[in-house]
Amino acid sequence: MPLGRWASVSHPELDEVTVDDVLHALADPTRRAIIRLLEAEGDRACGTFGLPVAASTLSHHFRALRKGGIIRQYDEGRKRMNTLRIAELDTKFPGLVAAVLASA
Amino acid sequence: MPLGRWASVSHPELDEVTVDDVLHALADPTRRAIIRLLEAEGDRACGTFGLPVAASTLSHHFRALRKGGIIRQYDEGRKRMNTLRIAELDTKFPGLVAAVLASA
DNA sequence: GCCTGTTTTCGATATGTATCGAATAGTCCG
DNA sequence: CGGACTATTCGATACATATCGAAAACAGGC
Repeated sequence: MPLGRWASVSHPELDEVTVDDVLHALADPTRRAIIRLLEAEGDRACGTFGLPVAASTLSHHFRALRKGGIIRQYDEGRKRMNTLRIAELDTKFPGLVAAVLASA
Repeated sequence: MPLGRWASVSHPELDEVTVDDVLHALADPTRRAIIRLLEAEGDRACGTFGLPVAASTLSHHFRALRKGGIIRQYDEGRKRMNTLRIAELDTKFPGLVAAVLASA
């Protein structure tokens, strides 16, 4: 029944991403930290962020970021990698993510 | 004891407005509708927005918008007027509000 | 096939907030 | 002052979410 926990995660099409989804994704400090790390140092596995939250909590944050069209995930061996989707998002919400990240 | 309910409302200094406050304020459709109306038609009294929510609910939204540094309120007779504070906010978070409003 | 490492799901808790109706309080006018 | 108008606060409800630890699922190596 619990069909594939790891079953390649679903990512929304840009059309399906609402401004509420994006704002919600950006409105959390932990999630912004994730974005900043990805931006500064490139793709990273979920377990390598060194943030002060439990792994299960991080997983929820990744879900929110996926829903907001901000990250995309792909599997590599037993690790799940995260990559930014901002360039793509920017065609729909120009400057939004940049404006938020600029606000240290 | 309940010292002045109407006692001129408090507005945060720009220094005290966090990016979380701003994003939170922007992350609600009703609040964005308020902002758009103010932007399109200028200052307005609280009771003149014609939005489908109770007056008490609107009051909470105004509080969130004040906290996010997005509006300022001033009293005129028995009405409380709302005015945008975006130009000011923009010096601290350049382009943020504009980017959100551009996302219809 | 079994163990190890990685991530997600589940169950539970605590907190935040959007919403309403009713009550309260300020302002103006007669 | 009393009444009408305007807006906020209070109390209650419903729902969302951030958080954790434990359990479950997948990939790789022995």
